[in-house]
Amino acid sequence: MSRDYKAILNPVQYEACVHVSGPLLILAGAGSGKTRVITHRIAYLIENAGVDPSSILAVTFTNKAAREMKERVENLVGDGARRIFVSTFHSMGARLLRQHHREIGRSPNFVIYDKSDQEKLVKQVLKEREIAETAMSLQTAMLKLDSAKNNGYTPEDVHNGSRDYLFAGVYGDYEKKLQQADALDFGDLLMAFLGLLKQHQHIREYYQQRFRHVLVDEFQDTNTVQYSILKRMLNADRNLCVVGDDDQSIYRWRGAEVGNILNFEQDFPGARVIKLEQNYRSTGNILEAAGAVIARNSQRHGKKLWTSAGRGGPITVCVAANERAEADFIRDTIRELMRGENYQWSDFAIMYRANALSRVIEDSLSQARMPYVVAGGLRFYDRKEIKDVVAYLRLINTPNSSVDLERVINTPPRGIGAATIARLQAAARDRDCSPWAVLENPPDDLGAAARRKLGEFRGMMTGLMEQAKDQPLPEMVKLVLRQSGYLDMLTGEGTEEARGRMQNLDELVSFAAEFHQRPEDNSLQAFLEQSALVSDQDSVDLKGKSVTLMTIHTAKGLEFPVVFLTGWEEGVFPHSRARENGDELEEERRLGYVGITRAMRRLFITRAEERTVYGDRRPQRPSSFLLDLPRECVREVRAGRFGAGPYQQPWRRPDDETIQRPRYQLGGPVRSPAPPQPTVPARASPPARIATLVRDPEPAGASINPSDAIVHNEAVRAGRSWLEVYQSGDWQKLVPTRREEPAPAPPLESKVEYEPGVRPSRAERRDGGAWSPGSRVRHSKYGVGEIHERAGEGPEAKVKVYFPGEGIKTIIARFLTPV
DNA sequence: GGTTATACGATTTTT
DNA sequence: TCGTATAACC
Repeated sequence: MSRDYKAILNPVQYEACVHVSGPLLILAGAGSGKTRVITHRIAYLIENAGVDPSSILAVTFTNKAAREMKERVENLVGDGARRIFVSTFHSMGARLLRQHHREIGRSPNFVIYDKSDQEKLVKQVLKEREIAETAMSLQTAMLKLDSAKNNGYTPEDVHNGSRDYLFAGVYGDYEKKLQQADALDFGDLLMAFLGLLKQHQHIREYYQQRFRHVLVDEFQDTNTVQYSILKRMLNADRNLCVVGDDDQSIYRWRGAEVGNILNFEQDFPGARVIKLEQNYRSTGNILEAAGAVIARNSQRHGKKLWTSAGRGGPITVCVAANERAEADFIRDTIRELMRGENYQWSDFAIMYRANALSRVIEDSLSQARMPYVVAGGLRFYDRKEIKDVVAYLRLINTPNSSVDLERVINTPPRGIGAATIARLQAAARDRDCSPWAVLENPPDDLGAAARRKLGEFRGMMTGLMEQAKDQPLPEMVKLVLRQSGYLDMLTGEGTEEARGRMQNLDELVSFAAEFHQRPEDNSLQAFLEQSALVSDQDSVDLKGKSVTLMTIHTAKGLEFPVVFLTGWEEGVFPHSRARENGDELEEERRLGYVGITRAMRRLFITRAEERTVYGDRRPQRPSSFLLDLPRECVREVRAGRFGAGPYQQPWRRPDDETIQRPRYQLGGPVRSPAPPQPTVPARASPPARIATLVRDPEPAGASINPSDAIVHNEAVRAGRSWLEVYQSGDWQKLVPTRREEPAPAPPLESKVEYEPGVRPSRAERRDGGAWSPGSRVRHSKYGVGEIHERAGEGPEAKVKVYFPGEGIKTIIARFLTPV
């Protein structure tokens, strides 16, 4: 059976496909048929070069990519493809490390710790070492830990190398805690794997002999440790094929080392380099725009995408008055395209730099009743209730896991408080063992009650561990739910929220049932490993009939007929944090490149002239990336109502010198922007009716007649919601049980005016400038009072307030609520 | 030992 | 603005 590869592939793709031995670097531009080349190359190796499938190793970054690769190769070569070892770096590491658990001082059941688990351990270490926040914050410690592990540095390396003794100590303690907890973190799955390859010749040789051909996808995203692993697994034949795109390297901040792909030829002399530059995805205009943006980067191999298709329609750049208008523009455009051309909802994607930008867009889409899904956000396995129950399961599987023990020991509440837990931890430290081991033999400084409760907890857990041995997975989960009291706790709450949590737990049970049915390893161990190593990229579902909202990072590897890129403003995109650092700016530009190249037919880039950032309204300047777009590819539109003022052209040709010239000249005319006019809701007077409150049943001690109470606002905090209700001149908080559909909010009314030169304080801006003399305010302690005068400027505006019975008090405005 | 007030901080997140 | 971590409180 011979396949006509020449007919299926273009000449360059063909070359890459039939290169059998020796190092090969495939620089695969966006949309250049990369997956096609990889899968056909594997097929070629098996069918034409006589390579045994089981001697091929293909490494990807996501489970999804691994799954897809396997499927597609299977479609080409049939069942033989099953013997190819397709895996992510991390699951490969986990698998090997379980086999060699003794060498790394773990049980075969070791647990995998994620970032939040790591954080808990690091926090403990910082506390134990009495390191002040100012000396090293948790955040700094985590950053250093991450970078050490990405580069393969041990605590000793840090100590001797960078001489950061403080951190080296923290790192050492952390490692010890990990070991005591019978845990490995994500970094260890790679680092310890590398350690085994380095230290044990037989392990190294086993892999070198077993895998004659190694293939790596998304090579631009590999970190130092991953690259070292690859090098050590190679035998003298050096059959390493790496595929990637330096222009799409967007995970530098996660440790990805672009240098790996940039210097590949130096590392592997004689390596063949093939550039896939023909693009089969996008129109000419889109490619040209992408090329113009990325051309400004200096650190790159240099590729120029081309297409045999036409230019296509122009790229639309939309300048909107504010983020609201931006969102409405997107909504309207989608509606229009849905009406006219032959599109379906899932053809549209809206991409942004940061998750926070999705909110306004969601509001607009849901108001228009358009179906949409937000990719990413809170992962299923990150939900509290899921984490809780999974922690029980992890504890059953790995009793020494301290993070899990501490998570569940008082969830649901068992009267085991912070003090008792602290004693448990202290004892564990003294005895150099895990907290679980301490439970067997509790320390003396515990009271009788605490001792009893700990005993009960331990009894419950050992009971679960006993029963776990001979129960199928879904039954186990149910057992945990019942015996831990978790289900009772939720039932007892009886809230809407608790019901939602129960639904999620039902879903977890279904997951477990599904997992139990699978032909491969369906143990608890395997289930937990899967839950630790899944991501939301694995579950971006494009078959759904909805518009997709996501960050550009999440969009990497995907394509859509119509793409909207939002928030192209200085500080938003490129992000303000990237401004000083040239490397980071280059990464932002690559991100822009990734975003643009997701589009197949139509691309819309939007920006707002004014946007609320962290609660502050700010005028926004156009993104410098807009200046790079070739003018002839672009059409500009404006959306929303704009205030007065001259309009600036958002972009010029990149070679146009006018953009380099300073905007202002000494002695020349300037105009300062008008100071922002604060507009505030008049909350002191009864607001317009938004919804009528209906309560059922009447809560105890209620003093409100539901029928005439007016709901002003629904507040949601910490997962709970309540209504702010205005009645008889007073504000109250109520927990709603039933309410009518909210009507649109009434227009806001301006109240306070500022003299020229006087800026409202942060507090005033936040609370709507209600701090003028005469306003009535409420203080948590002193009750309702009247503002006497303002006492000072600045971000913490103070006011003197007269409280009946208390006299005049000076109070920071932030601590007052308008009445 | 659990609830409530206040302080604080805030990209991106393949495993 | 909004969500969370910590301190202060009962």
